[in-house]
Formats: sequence, C-alpha cells, structure tokens
Amino acid sequence: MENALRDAGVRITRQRRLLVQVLAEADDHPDANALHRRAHANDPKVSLATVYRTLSVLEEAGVIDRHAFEGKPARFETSDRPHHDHLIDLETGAVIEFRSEKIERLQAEIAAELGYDIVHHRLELYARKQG
Amino acid sequence: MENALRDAGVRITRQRRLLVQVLAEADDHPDANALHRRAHANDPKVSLATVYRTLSVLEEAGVIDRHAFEGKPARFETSDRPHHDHLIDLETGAVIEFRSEKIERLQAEIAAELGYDIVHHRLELYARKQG
DNA sequence: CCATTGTTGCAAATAATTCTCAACTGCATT
DNA sequence: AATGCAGTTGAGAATTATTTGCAACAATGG
Repeated sequence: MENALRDAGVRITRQRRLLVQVLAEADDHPDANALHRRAHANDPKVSLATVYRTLSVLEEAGVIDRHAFEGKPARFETSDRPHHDHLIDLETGAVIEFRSEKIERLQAEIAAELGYDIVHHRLELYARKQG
Repeated sequence: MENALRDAGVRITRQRRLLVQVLAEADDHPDANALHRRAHANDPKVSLATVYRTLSVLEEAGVIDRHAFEGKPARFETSDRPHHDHLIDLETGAVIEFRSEKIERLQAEIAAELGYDIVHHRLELYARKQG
C-alpha cells in the first residue's frame, strides 16, 4: 500500500506509515477518533489533526474509502475490497453485503440521462425477514 | 398537515405553523439554516434552535423526511410526495430527484433472494456534471 | 380566564472537522 | 553524509452543525 502511495506522489512520513498500518489491521470500520486512539498507542505524538489530514490524503490517493452513515462521524476502511452495497436487517441490525451489476448499470444510465457522471453512490436496503 | 400534527398530539404554536408553511412552499431541499432564513423573513422572532427542535418534532410525527447527505448539513422535505431517490451534484450541492421503476424492482428482487422484504431504502448518487 | 405543561429564545455547550502557524522532516541533490 | 526546501506536523484556536439549560412565555383543557 505504501508503494501505491509513493506512486501517487504522496510523501511517506512516520505518521502516515503508522496510520496505513492501523487501517490495514482494522477489521471493523473505525472513525477518525478510533484511529487516533489506535495510532496513539504506538506513537503518542501523532495528533488528531494529522489523522484527519492523513485520512483525506489516503482517500484522495484512493487507498481507503470514507463512509458517512446518518449524522454519525465518518468511518473508514481500506479500499482493497470489491465494491458492495448493504442490506440492513431491521430486527437484528445485521448487515448483509451484496452487489448487483444490473443496479450499478441502471444507476449510471439514470445519471447519464440527467447529464451526470457518478462519482460514488450509497445504496442501503432496510428490510425484514420474509414471513 | 396541521391536522395530522394535532392528531399526533403535537401542540400547534405560531412558529410551528410558520415552519410547516415554509416547508410546504419549498420545492427544493432546504437545510435548517435555509429554513430559518425563510421563516425569519416572516417572523424575525423565530430562533434557529426552535427550527431545529421543530424539525425533529415534525420528523417524529412523520410529516417530513430528513436526509443526511454526506458530510453536509441535514436537508428536509415534506413526506406527502411519492417516493423518489436523490442525485447530489457534488459541485453545487443541488439535489435532483429521480425515480426508476427498474431499480425499485431490482432492489426487491435482491432482497427476496436474500430472504427479505424491503421496508424502505436509501439510494443516493453523488455525481458531477458531464464534461 | 387560569393553571398546567409544553414551547421558545438566548446563550453556552458539544461534536466533528478544518485551519493557522511556527517548528520539523522527507527526499532529491550535492 | 550534509543541505535546501517544499511539504508535513502538533497544538490549539476556529468553524460548522446541532443540542441543551434555563427563565420567560404561550397553547390547550377545564
């Protein structure tokens, strides 16, 4: 991942290397604060401002994704996994990932009809188990 | 709409009546600040805090919908209109409504395949004008 | 018309994120 | 290995969106 950054012309600093590592090790979807806490454990000198700045840089470079769930703080994950959307089970809160080529295509068509190119999208299905 | 509120046990105050009116007249998707500005024009005494409080009350009563688009402040619209999804212009922040029967159908199919019935969903396209 | 209870305005509090600026550090070059 | 400089950092102040505490006020039932 570090190489990908270097190639994108991003200067590799101690704190950036640390954050990349923390993100790579995360199997959840931490927010900026959680990342700061984790990085801080390894290097108490890393500041929250730098976490925010670095997250923007990494997002810009395309190595992480930023997810904005309702009102809540933004959460991040490495973008090495394939794109997917989410179905949320309203009773259990479980999150099921899915992907539909057809929907992706339709979205692009709709945007094109309106004169737009999609940069990214958000699709969440809130559902209940069939009776 | 006022009756719907009364039925929901919501006390009708001068400022609530005004905000309901402003919302009913809005054909865009204003945020709390914009609503405050518009209400303020009619009654300079209405405060921003009350706008926020009233919006929560109206949402609770089910007469308006709150949309939390990425990072940006929440935006509102009356919920008396037929269902639609949103395309957000990343440059101007403009919100364009659209509806696709095909996507609706596909969503239902996907949910069904996973053993679910959709209760509601959220689809947002973040896009940029075609060059 | 009065009492009760909910509502408002104001200002201060919170929460998430960005910015300012002086000190510091990658890294290309010598 | 030393040097220059543009990019980066830390600390805290600033900003933006929203919520809250509290005393004054007003809507509805009786």
